Amino acid sequence: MGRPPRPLLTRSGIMEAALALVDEEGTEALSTTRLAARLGVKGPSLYNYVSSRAEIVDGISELIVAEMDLDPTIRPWTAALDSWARAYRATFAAHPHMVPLLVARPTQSIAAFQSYADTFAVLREAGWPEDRLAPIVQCLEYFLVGAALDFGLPRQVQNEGLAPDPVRLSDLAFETGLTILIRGFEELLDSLRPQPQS
Amino acid sequence: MGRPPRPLLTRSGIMEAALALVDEEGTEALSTTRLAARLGVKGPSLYNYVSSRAEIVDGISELIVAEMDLDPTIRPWTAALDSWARAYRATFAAHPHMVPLLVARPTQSIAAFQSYADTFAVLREAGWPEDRLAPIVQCLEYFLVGAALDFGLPRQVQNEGLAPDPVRLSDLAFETGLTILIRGFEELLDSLRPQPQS
DNA sequence: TCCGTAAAACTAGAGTCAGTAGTTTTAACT
DNA sequence: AGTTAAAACTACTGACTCTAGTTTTACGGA
Repeated sequence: MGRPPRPLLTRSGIMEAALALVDEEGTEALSTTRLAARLGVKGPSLYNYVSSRAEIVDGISELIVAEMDLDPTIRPWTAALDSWARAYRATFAAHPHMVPLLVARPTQSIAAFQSYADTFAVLREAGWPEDRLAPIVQCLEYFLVGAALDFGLPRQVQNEGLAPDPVRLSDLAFETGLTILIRGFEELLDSLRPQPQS
Repeated sequence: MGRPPRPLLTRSGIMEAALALVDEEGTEALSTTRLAARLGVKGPSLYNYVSSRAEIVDGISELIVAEMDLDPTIRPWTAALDSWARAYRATFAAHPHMVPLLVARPTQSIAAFQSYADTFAVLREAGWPEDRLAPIVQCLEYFLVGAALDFGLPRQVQNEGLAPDPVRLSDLAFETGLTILIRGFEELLDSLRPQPQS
């Protein structure tokens, strides 16, 4: 076949096709062979643009992180966290097949760093002490990662009628937890504030 | 080689070796070939005892779930949840390589079911209404799953000095979240109680 | 315009993996 | 003693990731 007039592939095109493939057919379908086929190309050609399959997975992760539209201007900080949490959940929900891959390791992209920096800034501005920023954000993220995985209760628990239908349960659990966490953060911040002398 | 005087393998022996293999060398090392080698046997022999690699993963999960020592007699319910959460975290921490596999899908073992049933019973006894049991437990589990993965903040965030050292951060985030959640549950239960007429 | 370089696809194949089929040896039961 | 079936094996298939080396051809410079 030789070199084509214009390259058939681009790095970003590969990542986008990979994401589409996983969304449509699940992680098992993400093989270099099948991805290449979808791009009208043979497997090894991909290696002109990426150096390993893992790099493709990372690329997909970055695409998804970039998809979260975060508004760094939201105030107060409780609303900012609430909005961040919902964007996080919605984005993961849009790519359910990818969630296990996403949570297997933190995404090291610039975008991810930026969104942490923004969140930290909002908290700092609200009077949170420096050494509490990371724990608070990490703690909320624990909850969000779990919610994204939506680790269901065992089927038997549901069969026993002990749980409502799965979707409703997920929503309830998410709303319950998010409310409690943010409310708890508020109280924690209050308790850290210098006591006004009465 | 033929049939040996006594079987070289047992189902449980396979599961235990598989867990040891993953603990020592990570999930990538869990191949039928390498597992068999560790057991002094050739790959296909395993299929006399299990029907697929996935079944081995399930077997490992069950081993780990069985390892969580839960005390169903702890009261009050807040202490029961606290103890459950710590056991959950400690068990996962003992098998870090397995966590991604564990959380990829709920474990459907009898033991897991039993522990949910116990937890539900404690909550019920404390006056929680039936339709809140699953959401509460699920919500706490979201947090625990996230904490088990310990999805770290991006390296860059740590490099910027925005976070304390990783271990300390994980502990802080866990303690913060667990305290807030359980305290939040308490308040929620209070708010659900029939108002005493003043 | 011609030529050299290197881009960008390819083919071929090594090495690993999960799993299947069928074989061999031998234990255990009748 | 003879039959059955257990429990290991060998050999193989098809899929996978990735490497090496090949082919064709676009592009830039003389």
